[in-house]
Amino acid sequence: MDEKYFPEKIENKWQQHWSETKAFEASDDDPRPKFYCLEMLPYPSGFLHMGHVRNYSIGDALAWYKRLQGFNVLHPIGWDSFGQPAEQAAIKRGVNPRDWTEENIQHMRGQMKRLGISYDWSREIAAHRPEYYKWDQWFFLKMFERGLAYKKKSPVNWCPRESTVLSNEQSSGGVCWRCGAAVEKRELEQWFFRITDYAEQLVADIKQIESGWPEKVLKRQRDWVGRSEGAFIDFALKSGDQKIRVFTTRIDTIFGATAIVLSAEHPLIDQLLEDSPLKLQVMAFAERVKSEKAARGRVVNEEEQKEGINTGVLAVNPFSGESIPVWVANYVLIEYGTGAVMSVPAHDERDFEFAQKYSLPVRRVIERISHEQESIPHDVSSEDQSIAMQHAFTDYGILVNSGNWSGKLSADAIVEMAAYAEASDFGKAAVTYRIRDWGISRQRFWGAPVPIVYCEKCGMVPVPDQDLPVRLPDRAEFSGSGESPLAGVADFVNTVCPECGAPARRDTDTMDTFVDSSWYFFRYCDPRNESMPFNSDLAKAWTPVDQYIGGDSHAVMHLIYTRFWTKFMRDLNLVNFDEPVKKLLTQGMVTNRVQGTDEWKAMSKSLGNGVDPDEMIAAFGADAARLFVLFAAPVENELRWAEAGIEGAVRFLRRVYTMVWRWHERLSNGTTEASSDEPSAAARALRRKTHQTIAKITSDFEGLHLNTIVAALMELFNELSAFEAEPVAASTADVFAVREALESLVIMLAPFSPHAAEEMWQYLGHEGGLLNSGRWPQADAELAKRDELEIPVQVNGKLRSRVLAMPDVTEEQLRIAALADEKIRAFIEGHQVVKVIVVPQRLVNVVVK
RNA sequence: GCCGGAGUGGCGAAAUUGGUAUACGCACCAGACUCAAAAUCUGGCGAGGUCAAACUCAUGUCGGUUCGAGUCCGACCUCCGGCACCA
Repeated sequence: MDEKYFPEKIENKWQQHWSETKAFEASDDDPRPKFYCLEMLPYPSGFLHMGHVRNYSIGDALAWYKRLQGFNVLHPIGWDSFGQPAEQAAIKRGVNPRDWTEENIQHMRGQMKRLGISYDWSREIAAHRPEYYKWDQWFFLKMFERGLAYKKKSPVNWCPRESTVLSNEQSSGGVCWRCGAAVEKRELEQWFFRITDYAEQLVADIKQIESGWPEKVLKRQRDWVGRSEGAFIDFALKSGDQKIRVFTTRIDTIFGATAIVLSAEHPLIDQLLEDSPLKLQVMAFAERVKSEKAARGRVVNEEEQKEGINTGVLAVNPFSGESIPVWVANYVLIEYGTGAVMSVPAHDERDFEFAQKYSLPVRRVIERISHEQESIPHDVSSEDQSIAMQHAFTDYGILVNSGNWSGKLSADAIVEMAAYAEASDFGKAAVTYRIRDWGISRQRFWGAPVPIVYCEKCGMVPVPDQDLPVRLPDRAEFSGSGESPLAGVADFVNTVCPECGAPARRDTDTMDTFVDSSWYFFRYCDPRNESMPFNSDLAKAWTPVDQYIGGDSHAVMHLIYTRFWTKFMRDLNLVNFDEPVKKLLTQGMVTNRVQGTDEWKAMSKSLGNGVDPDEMIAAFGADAARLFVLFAAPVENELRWAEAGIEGAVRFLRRVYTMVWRWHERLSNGTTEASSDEPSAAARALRRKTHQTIAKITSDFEGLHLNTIVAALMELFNELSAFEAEPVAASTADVFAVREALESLVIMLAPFSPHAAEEMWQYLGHEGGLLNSGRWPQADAELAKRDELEIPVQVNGKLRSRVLAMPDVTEEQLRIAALADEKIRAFIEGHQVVKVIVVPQRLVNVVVK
């Protein structure tokens, strides 16, 4: 043992010890209750950043806590190692993506070990290795078998900078999620996963996880799935037998429909206009809107005007029998609902704006329910209505000018009118979803190849299971042209048809890397399985994940895909539950000041405000870096980097360490049990603080309030320092109080600064390390009780004095004591005491006037 | 525009869910040690007021409920995030 605290020496020593003793390897046959603690697996960019450090420090604190409590903890790590940066490195610098990736993994693994994160390295996985992506392909084929993977030509999101397709989730807001380039639309033949088949479950099952997931993530998922209840309604054309189907959530407003508006991409436009003199004009308009949308990746921007054109065709409102014009406009989405809407200017902002521009009639059919007004609103002449309206009235209300339906409440009319439409065979109640199928084809080299072969005779043929994996070739030309680099590798492309043996070609696209990360944490349960993605008994034993920790940037990508994937695996009988993750923590960003400015932004190379974890470890030690990161802010808050703060963490560790040094000889031989000596008042106070601290920290761990745990550890340490400073006779009872406090402190410090905790634990006379000999301390409620209370006394709600009382003091005694208090008497003199409020154990408030 | 979340010392933040506001740390100030500095240790640290107290004010703003409000209710302001013509 050294008198001084040398973090580097201690950290090397214990990292080696943990590795040699396989301290963190989880056993599948451990009878103790399991706890699966998971952090989002990193992309191997080459370097850990402080965001990773924060993520893993949080996870490790929880993993240590659960281990010390006696759980069988699974705490694995792996690499999300397919993807864009490796390919960019190949294009720019001519390196081999595989070598580049493997080198990065090696370096980052070293960094994680230097941080001393307690991972079970025996379960490490990497997505780019054939033994892993084989199972991506296996899952693809299972989806294909069940019709959940399908290929179609469709407009897809195209990132022009990266020359590849993006999923809807990855092009949210019309920009590429990775590079920020404006996304274009392209018509391409693409693979999709039918996530829409699970749309209802993705919404409904939220109730299974809502207690454990942050509300903001659930909200985003609900919005993303976009469930909405409404009705389909068919508007027949005035002439001919065509019908236009619209979707509406406000069938109660249908008497106010003054037009039908089609998306420019609506497939019916062509037929509607067959004999129309306006055909050329309308078609030209539709083409222009389409090309504008393709350039922009979405329909009109908010600043831009809605534009439309009247087709001259009339449609009949099936409720009112009225004929209304059919328009084509740029603001109707083809992707949602039916690509056609009924335009109700009086009750929809967008339709109102459109109607203003083109002078379409505004017909009010819903009135506000007024509380002052007893009578039901009456139908009024249509002239009166349009004058009055400045904005659309979008609330629910009471129907007017709606034939037989007038006088009904919106909520009732919505149900009854849909039923009527269904009975009359021109519509039905329906639920639509905003979410669309997950496009997974990528024109990339560095991903899992789609296991499909194209044969002239047999068509599209799945690769048989026994031929998996379809291996990536060792090299390819990276032209950046937009076509998959695999298309240029003849050895890869040319194959034989698995069915007829004739020459055939492979699919040359690879899968979205979010496929890899949708199921990786199941693989940790059985990482070397060669015949299945994982053994389902092992998966059932370890999963669902008890606590998942990561950034909230994946709220609608990874976290929705993995929920979908789990439901699919459930349908394959691989798992027996609906939801993969019980509790989710979304940690805040680590930010740093951008040099020369007042702005705090996420650390990044390009901004030059990054902090290198290795430098922090070298300067302060991993224990101090981790302690600081967890102490500086609540885990879900932004964390602003402050080097002075980490120095404070070192100071604290050093002080604890030297205190252990001062006591270790006296403590390492003897006093292992509370002695029968009468402890001094100071010793009783120390024990009280110890047990209060244990109770507080244990409860704070359940809510992951890690910052207040560190504060509580510091308070306990301060109490120990104060005890040391007192001139106390070192009776065995007093020494025991110190032992109890110090040992508790050291054990509870382990989740934050495990190396230092191990070292100190050893100095305190324990062999074999914390995991073998240390147990999370138990709070004794009796010892934690105060033996004297200081009760604040208020007069009219203002603090005026304090009285001392025994814990078992009665309300009446407190009342008397408060009124007898000298200061209080001065305040009530000359006033009349109206009443005295006594909160047992807490406070007295004297009300006077 | 719509939907969330948040506003507490110079700073990061606490506050057992309506009961002593500012725990813990950082920074700062003073003292001890030192020839000196650093490190370390001790003390101080919301604002006003005072030799010191007493006392007054203070949790974004304004109102309300209550014996009592950082916490509950209403209106507003500011900041941060998400979504953005989803019918």
